[in-house]
Amino acid sequence: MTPTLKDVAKRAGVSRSAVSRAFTDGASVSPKMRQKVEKAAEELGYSPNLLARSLTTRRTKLIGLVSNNFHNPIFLEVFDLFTRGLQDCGLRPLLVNLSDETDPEHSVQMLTQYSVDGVIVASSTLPPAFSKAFRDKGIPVVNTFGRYASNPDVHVVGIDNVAAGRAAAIELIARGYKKVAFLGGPKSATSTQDRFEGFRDEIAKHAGIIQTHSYAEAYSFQAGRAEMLRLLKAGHAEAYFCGDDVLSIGVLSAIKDAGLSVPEDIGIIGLNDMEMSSWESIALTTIHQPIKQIITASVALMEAMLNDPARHPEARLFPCHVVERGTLRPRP
Amino acid sequence: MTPTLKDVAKRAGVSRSAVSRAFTDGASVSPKMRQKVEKAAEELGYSPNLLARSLTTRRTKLIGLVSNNFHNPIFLEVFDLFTRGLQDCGLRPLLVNLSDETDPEHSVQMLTQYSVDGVIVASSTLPPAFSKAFRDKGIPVVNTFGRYASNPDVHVVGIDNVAAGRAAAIELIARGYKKVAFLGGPKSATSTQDRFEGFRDEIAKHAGIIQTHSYAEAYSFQAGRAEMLRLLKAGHAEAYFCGDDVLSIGVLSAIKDAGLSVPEDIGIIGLNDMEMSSWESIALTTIHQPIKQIITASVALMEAMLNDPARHPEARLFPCHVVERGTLRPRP
DNA sequence: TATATTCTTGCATCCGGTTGCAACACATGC
DNA sequence: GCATGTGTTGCAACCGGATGCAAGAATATA
Repeated sequence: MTPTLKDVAKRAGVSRSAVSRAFTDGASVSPKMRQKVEKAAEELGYSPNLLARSLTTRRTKLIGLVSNNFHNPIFLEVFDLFTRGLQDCGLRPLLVNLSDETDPEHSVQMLTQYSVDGVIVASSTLPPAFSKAFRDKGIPVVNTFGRYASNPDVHVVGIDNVAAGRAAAIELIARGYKKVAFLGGPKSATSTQDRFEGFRDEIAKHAGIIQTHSYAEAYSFQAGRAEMLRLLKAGHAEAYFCGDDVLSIGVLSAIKDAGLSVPEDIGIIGLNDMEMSSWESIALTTIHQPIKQIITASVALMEAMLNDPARHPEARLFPCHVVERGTLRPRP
Repeated sequence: MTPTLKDVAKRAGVSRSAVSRAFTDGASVSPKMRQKVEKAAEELGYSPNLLARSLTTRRTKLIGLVSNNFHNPIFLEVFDLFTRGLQDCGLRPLLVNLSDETDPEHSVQMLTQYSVDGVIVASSTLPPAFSKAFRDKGIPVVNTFGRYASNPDVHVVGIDNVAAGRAAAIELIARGYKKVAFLGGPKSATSTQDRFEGFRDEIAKHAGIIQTHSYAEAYSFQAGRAEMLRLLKAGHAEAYFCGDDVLSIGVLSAIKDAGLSVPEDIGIIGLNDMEMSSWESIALTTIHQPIKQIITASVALMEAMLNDPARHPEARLFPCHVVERGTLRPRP
């Protein structure tokens, strides 16, 4: 059995409170007492039970890390950065996979039962209601990859998806494409909607350019591939702005299968700049999303909220830029 | 403030124990009482605090999910399957990223402080000492992707890496390669050592075949690419058994860069069969590792251990098979 | 209807900690 | 030497909930 406070107190010949204080920084303990307690604790291999402690301190240091995106390789990087970032602050991620969950209530209840100090919703496809549900229960929330709002319900960290859509449009126009298309991720995702909005509006500003759009069912290779195969039969555009890199890679695969080549027959620009997009066999031209900064900011924001839960929600957006590789034709 | 047992008791006009029993299945409660309590709980939005409960039940339903592999895309699938599998059993994964951790003690202490019911070590590169450290503290452990032993210290679930190495050797020989090589993952990983052992021994059985070997620094694209670039300068073999798929993809990239082609100039066989290996632009011939079965078994084993902590550790291995795509030349 | 059983219920205590409060020890100032 | 102030310490109560025990209620048995 793991030793408890009581065991240490007995061994050191002091009261339980003394032991508790020795392990609480900022508490009033004499150096002599601290030493006595630490010796006994050391001998017994004692360390305080954080869950019991949380009962009175009301702090578990547990953070719900909620996502529904386990098929997009960029999320491995996201999980890596989040776990390290949280660990460095002494916080612990309780991972929640919401892949087939449609009702926020269940997750809210579950995370409430574990008394998490806060929740990070890392997803651009979950409806905003998910994040809001946590906040409504009084749990600090950061929605990473969420939608921008000037006065958001919860903290949002990510990129300006509308601006990213515009940037893609500008890039395609600069290459002289006259027949362009948006091939988005899930239609219901706010990221898809915003990227489309920026793209559509920017294209519309330029006369003589035809634009169309359609959606893949998920941000995944297979979904991108399936949608592109459909488009290739139905009649395709000269260049596509794809909702995301993994989608783009699926699209590239479909194009290659159809015997066409990129960028000669069709141009592709993605979004994310995940590690694999730079692999030579892929060499995707894409819009870089500064994942690392986004996650660092998310963790910092979460930490700030733990100290000041009443903090006013804000949206923090990071700039993106185009990374040129080999899937768009050169500028004329 | 979230409502507590006491609040519900007061509202329902019953004792605290009655409320507690109403939420404990198997407890002695009359239907009338249960209904009364449930009504009050419903009105207040009460659900029991699992951490407080764990104090007396000694069950948190928390499982430490420990890994150090956040750069291999197959681990996204691993996390997906683990989180879903655990969730389905009412268990919760506490994710621990051990990427730069070298001392098991720190993680052991941390997970002990959170009173996890068990730990899943999902890694083939962490030394066995990590898993053993948990067991030594009395925490049930499953080492997924661990090393086979007839009498292991902890439960092990995975594949027979020695057999996988042999299978790769047999495949290369069947294709008529005369000068083959093993390009392993990190030398210290048990998976690397075992795969090499099987490969080396099998090749040695066949006269007239030259074999060499070397190691990449990690199971990652960049590490595979770097090692292959080195080999291409130093003089290369006809075919390589690479320690893993992501490594193989890095290797393919290096080969392509050098102006050589696969499988015409060099043959490659990987191991894992991750989703991406089947993408048309990659089309890697590889050895399939049944991830889904491995993880399902790992979760089942963990569940079994929670009911019987004294259960004798066993190794459960799943068979692998070669998946032919386009990176080995045809059989003669 | 009286008695023996089985169910329910509440009380009190405990799980492993924290913390307000009062008592005590000690060093200081006069 | 005494009053005073600061720093430590232990006591007891509490965090949210589980559970052994005994008393009371409901049911079965005679």
